[in-house]
Amino acid sequence: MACGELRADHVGTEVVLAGWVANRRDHGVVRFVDLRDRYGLIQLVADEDAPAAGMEGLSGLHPEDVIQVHGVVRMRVEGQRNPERATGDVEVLVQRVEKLSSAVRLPFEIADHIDVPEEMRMQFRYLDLRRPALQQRMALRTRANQAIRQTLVDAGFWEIETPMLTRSTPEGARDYLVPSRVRPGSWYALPQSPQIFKQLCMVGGVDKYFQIARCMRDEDLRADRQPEFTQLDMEMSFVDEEDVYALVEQVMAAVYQEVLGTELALPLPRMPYAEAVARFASDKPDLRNPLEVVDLAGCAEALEFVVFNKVLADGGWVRGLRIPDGGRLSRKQINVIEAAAKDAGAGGAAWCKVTAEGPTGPLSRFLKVGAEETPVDCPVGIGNLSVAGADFLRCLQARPGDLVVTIADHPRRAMVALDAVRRKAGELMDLVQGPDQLLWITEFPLFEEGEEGEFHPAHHPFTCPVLEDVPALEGGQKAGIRSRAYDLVLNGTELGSGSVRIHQRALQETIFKAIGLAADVAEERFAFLLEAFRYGAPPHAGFAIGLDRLYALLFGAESIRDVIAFPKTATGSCPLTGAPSVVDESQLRELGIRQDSANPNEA
RNA sequence: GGGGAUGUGGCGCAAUUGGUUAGCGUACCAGACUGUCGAUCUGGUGGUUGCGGGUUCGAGUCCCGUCAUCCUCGCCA
Repeated sequence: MACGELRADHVGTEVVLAGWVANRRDHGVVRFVDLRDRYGLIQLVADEDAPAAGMEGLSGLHPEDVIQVHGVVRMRVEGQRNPERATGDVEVLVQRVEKLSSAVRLPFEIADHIDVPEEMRMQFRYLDLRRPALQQRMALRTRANQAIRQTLVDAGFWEIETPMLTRSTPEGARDYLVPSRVRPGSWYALPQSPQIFKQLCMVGGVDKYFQIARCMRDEDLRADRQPEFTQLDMEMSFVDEEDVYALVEQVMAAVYQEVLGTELALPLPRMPYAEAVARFASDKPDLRNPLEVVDLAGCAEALEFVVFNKVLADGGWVRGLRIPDGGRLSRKQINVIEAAAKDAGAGGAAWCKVTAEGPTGPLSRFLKVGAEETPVDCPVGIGNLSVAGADFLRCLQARPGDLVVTIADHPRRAMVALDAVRRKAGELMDLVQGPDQLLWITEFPLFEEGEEGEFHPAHHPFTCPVLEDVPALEGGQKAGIRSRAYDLVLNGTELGSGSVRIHQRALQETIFKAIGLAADVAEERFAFLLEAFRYGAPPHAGFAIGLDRLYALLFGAESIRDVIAFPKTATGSCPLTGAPSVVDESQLRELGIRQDSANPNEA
């Protein structure tokens, strides 16, 4: 029997409990100790009904000592019960106590209400893990993983483990490298994802594969990024997008049911990438935020605003957001929105408040009526507008009381800035409410356009293009070529992505050519995969979900570090073990590696 | 690699324009106490103010450097 499981049903039973001393309350002739194990807390008591051994056993204990007690469960009398605790109706009258191990003074208290620096929580993670909040997240994580496995195994999937020591592929993130002792000068790489192996599984006739896989990328970190993280990786043969959507939706529904106890409404909504960008200036829109972007290209020119006209002439975006009732935002709050746009890389944000007397704010002078004109009669009651100004606000469907924020910039920067403005305005206006919004973003572009107008592949080179775009692709076009790649988005966060893969050699060669990967280079880097595809490759498609991020969102954790048992810091170090660390010179010698003498670790 | 924030007993915080022996809460230790449950009461231990320089009669406070942590941009096919 465990501490946290005792209830009124157990009254009268003799129990042997073991756990950690969570708290002591010593009244001299009555002593209480709260004993904690993974299942919860139980109050131990020694009073005049307890034998001397019990009374003595409960004295001289220190916080976090590990003890075993023999005792009898008894009902607490009315008025002494603690409804705050699951075990609060009962207590254990102690017969004898055995101290299994004692604890020195702890660096922090084991209680959820104590605020502890994160670095210290990581350094003493084994103590942090004793705290109920973190334990609950580990329990939830176990159940969610189990729900995933159950769903996939029931659907006929095999769980296949792929190598951790594999071959470096220069694309994508930096690899973590591992030297080979047996073959000096050669290196393994830790997998950035099991991508290639899962495709090989498909060629191998494993038509339904999944794995809860660790992935490693040697890149700088963020609150939602760790050097090693966990993905749910899936792949299927003889399927198309629809099968992947259906499967992933089933998995998500199972996780929602298990973790939150809620039904996920299926099927999930879908939105092509182009629509998401046009309406929300994002490939991962938060649909809880009702604000939408308006393209002002058609009605901005007549304003004779130099910045707008210059951007339009250069092929840039002039787009804006109407924030209903945003007129109530203070100048300070609008500055915050403007700062968000600037942080995102835009030169600025031109805005105006709309009132019955006319527009106010930086943009207003381009909208107001000139001295010798007569104001336009505006049907929604905005005063003092020029013809072009009225047209501009009509595009935005602005009404008195609104705030209008516009961004003019290169498309790439404008998009990021509009997204930032939309998020910030949604936050300030308290618009982001309601149930979770999961959706599919489909038909991602095959190529991304950089700041200088150059194109580079948006995904790995095995992503299948949309078939009707292939002729244009063969003709050398890159802009607007769609791929059969898709993302799953939750409340403005990308949870995962996947694609239909290329399984035909001719198309693969077209893609290699289009992304500027010479045939011989491609052959060298992906020789084994391309070779495999020669022996009969099934059409296949897959998906991968970042579980740390998903769980952090579902469990209400602030950081993915709070859903990982042993996380690392923002510089990839582990305060608990001291990793990464210097190693013995002899270890390096054995590996045939000579360390740069400038290495600061030597000092 | 860039930018920002933080760093004072174990933990959370304070310390006037640079000015006495660096305070408070909590935890911890000891004692007291008949029912507590984040017990209470009394007493006590505990500090190289992240580290290294500098300015000054005098530095927790000002300056320079450095380290660590967090956030963020770049980066993460």
